[in-house]
Amino acid sequence: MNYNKEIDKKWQDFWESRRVFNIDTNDKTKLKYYCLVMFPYPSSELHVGHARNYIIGDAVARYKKMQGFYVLNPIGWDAFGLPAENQAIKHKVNPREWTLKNIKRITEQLKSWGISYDWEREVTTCLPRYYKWTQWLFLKLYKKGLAYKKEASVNWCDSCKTVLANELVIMGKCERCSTPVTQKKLKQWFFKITDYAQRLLDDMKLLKEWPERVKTMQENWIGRSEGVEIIFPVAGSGIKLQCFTTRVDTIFGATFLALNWEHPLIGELIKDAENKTEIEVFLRMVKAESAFNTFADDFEKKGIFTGKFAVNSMTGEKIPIWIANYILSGYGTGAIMCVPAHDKRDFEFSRKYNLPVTEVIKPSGEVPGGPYEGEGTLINSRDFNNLSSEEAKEKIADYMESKEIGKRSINYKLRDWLVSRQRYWGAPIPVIYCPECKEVPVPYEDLPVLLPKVSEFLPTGRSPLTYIENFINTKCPKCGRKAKRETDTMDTFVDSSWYFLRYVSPRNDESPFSTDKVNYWLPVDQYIGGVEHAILHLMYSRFINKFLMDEKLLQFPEPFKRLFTQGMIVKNGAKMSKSKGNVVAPDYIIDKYGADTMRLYILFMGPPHKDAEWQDGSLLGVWRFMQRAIRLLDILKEMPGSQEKEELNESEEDVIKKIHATIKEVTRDLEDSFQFNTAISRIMELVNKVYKGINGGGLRKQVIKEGVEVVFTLLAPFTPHISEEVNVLLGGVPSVLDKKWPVAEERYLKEDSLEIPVLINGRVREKTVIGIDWPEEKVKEKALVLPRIRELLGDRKVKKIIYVRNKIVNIVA
RNA sequence: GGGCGGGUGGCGGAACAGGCAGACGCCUUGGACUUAAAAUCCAAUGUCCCGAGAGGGACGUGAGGGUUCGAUUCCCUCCCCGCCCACCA
Repeated sequence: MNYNKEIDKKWQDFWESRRVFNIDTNDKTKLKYYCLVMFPYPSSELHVGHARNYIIGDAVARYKKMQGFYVLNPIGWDAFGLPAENQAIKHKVNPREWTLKNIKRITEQLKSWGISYDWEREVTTCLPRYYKWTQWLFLKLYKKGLAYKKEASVNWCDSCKTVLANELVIMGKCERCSTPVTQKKLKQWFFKITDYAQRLLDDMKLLKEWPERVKTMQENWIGRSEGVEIIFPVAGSGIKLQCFTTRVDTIFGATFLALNWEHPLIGELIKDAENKTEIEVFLRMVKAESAFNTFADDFEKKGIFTGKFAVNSMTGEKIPIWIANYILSGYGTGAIMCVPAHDKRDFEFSRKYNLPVTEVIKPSGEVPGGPYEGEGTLINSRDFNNLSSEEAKEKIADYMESKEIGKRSINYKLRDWLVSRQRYWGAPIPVIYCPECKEVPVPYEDLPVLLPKVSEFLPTGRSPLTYIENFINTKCPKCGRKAKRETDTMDTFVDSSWYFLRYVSPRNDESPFSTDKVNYWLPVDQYIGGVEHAILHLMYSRFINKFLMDEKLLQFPEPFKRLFTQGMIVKNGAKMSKSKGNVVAPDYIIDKYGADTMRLYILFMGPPHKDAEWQDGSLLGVWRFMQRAIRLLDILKEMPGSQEKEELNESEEDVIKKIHATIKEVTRDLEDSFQFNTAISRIMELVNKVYKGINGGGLRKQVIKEGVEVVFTLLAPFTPHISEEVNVLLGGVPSVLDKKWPVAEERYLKEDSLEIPVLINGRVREKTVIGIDWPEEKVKEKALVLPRIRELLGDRKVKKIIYVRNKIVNIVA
């Protein structure tokens, strides 16, 4: 027999016509398993780099199905977003048609790889049936005050003509097109994810089966820090400045304050300043530079004195107030107390502007050069001298709270989620503006707010929707007067923050998901995707999940129980991309070697959580292995003799033992972690062993048959097509997935003797065969009388013999 | 600057719990089959040294040190590579 693409086709048709992967009912007596891969963005056809994600997911889903689980393995499309719109601008194609065309193509691809999706549950975020519920989600958040509009200085990409969320600004540049980002004030919609900051942090302890790395990234992103917000009255005015610090123990070393250029009190501070004009020039300059300068490596700290002084309430001293370009506006209060003796940045600034430096922390050990930023013992701190930093933080905070000159406070780096996009290809934000009633949410019964057809896609900085008269002009749902629609659309991360809930009831038009089904299937047992989504997508999904739980629409605090982040497939050391010309297209491979070869190679190429280099030669090796395994069937067919069970000879027993050892190890590799690579190599070893047995001449039909059967059953999650074919050829009933996953029999796992190395002073010198679990003395005796050992020992005195049971003998001489 | 990974043959990578380093695959070489080639099968394949040969020896998991009878694995110091975050007070 030969493996070829006809076999692929045959079984793909079989699965589809028998609806093998379609799950109709919730048989609650069966254990469920929800296997989810991050759904693709349909921007172009898939290459082998993309394939890894889906193939890993499929191997897991099929394996779990063979384990007897009731497996949900769905797929869908993250179909809104910029690339479709950019295509529209560049090539004048309709984003919807372009997207749907890509979906069609990728669907073909996934089907040709034999991925076991339940296609009847397909979800597409750009279709009204889906985005109706994205809009519903917006309204739910709105009603709870968690979706709000505010004017904000936002990141603006002049090339994409759009607002960018902070997380899409990389080193001051647009993530997509690398244009330097500038600042612009606009009224924008936000989701109040900051309300959930603490819970997102606390519940991380529930995510025991997430990679540590991802959890750390999220923790850093939330960025909780505890400290004190100190009040600094401004001398000679009624103004009070608030400064957040995590190092209140250094308060006696605060020699100046620094404000961000957008600090709301600047106007009042400088209104009668002598150098007011100079300051205003400085403010304008800093503002202009702010967008990208702060990210430059050679960023230069700059500042200007406001002419005003603040009172340090701990000392009564007056310290100058500066405006500085290195102070962040969005974090804390936008004003800080500066302690140049114990903060590198403040130190740098104090050097430049000749500001005083007072040491207040004495390090316990040696002092390296520069400002000391660690903790230590307080000096020059009046009543608090000689306290440790740790004690001082508490005592000073207590003191400040009692005198009402400061209070304990917690700050997070996490900001609210900006969801507005001045773009066409997204879900319209369901809000109407009425001259009388102001901001009015679209009533639930009027959803969806349909995205109208648009023919012109001019990147003007306004959504193309602003030009569609019959979209904008509507009636106020409250008073019925003429009103206008919101023209912003939602960030695509909103679409993807809940799609995994939609899969349980994709055709439910009454609600986003059926509660009983969602509580049965969720949380997702295994989520698989790239690390690039470690922060945003996963954080947003967790947030939305928690919100929906608060709304009593579901009963689990976390959506994804277990997370696996796979590594990239690279070629010539680089990520595959069209521009680099190193893309490996799957079609050719499938055509020539079949889907199973590609699947098996992708799983074999290395540990799936690590990056792996695509090598054509190794693909051929996998192909050879498959052919070799298949050839066993021909050997079997041509072999004389019956398949009756008979007493096993020695070589046969060897093979049987190997079969059971392989079952055990492969199962362990799949169960503990996703060690497909080692699982496959063990199956290869088994095939090699069977060949050795055949060439040795001692193997009869029944043993070979058992070997082949086990090989292809164990391979079934990886090479489903050929495994189905072999199963039938061996007299089985399809589908092979209904076959029980093999279980190793204990009696074949036991050996009664084994060879162990004999070492002298830690070096292997000889090997010897011992009985399993022989008493220690017996083994030692045997080792010492071995001729070679005696020869090597010579006259030397044996000091000690170490025996590790069934492992090793080491003679120390 | 901070955080997280990682460094093992010519290559991709194994080694569960401190116990035979290099499984499995690729590449390469030799042999068989063949008119020939491909395919297939068999065998060799970490480096260096001794030996005609069978065989034997030394070295070897980024570098150096430590613990141990024994270290890729544990501890300390350092170097290099990758990714993520980055003036968060």
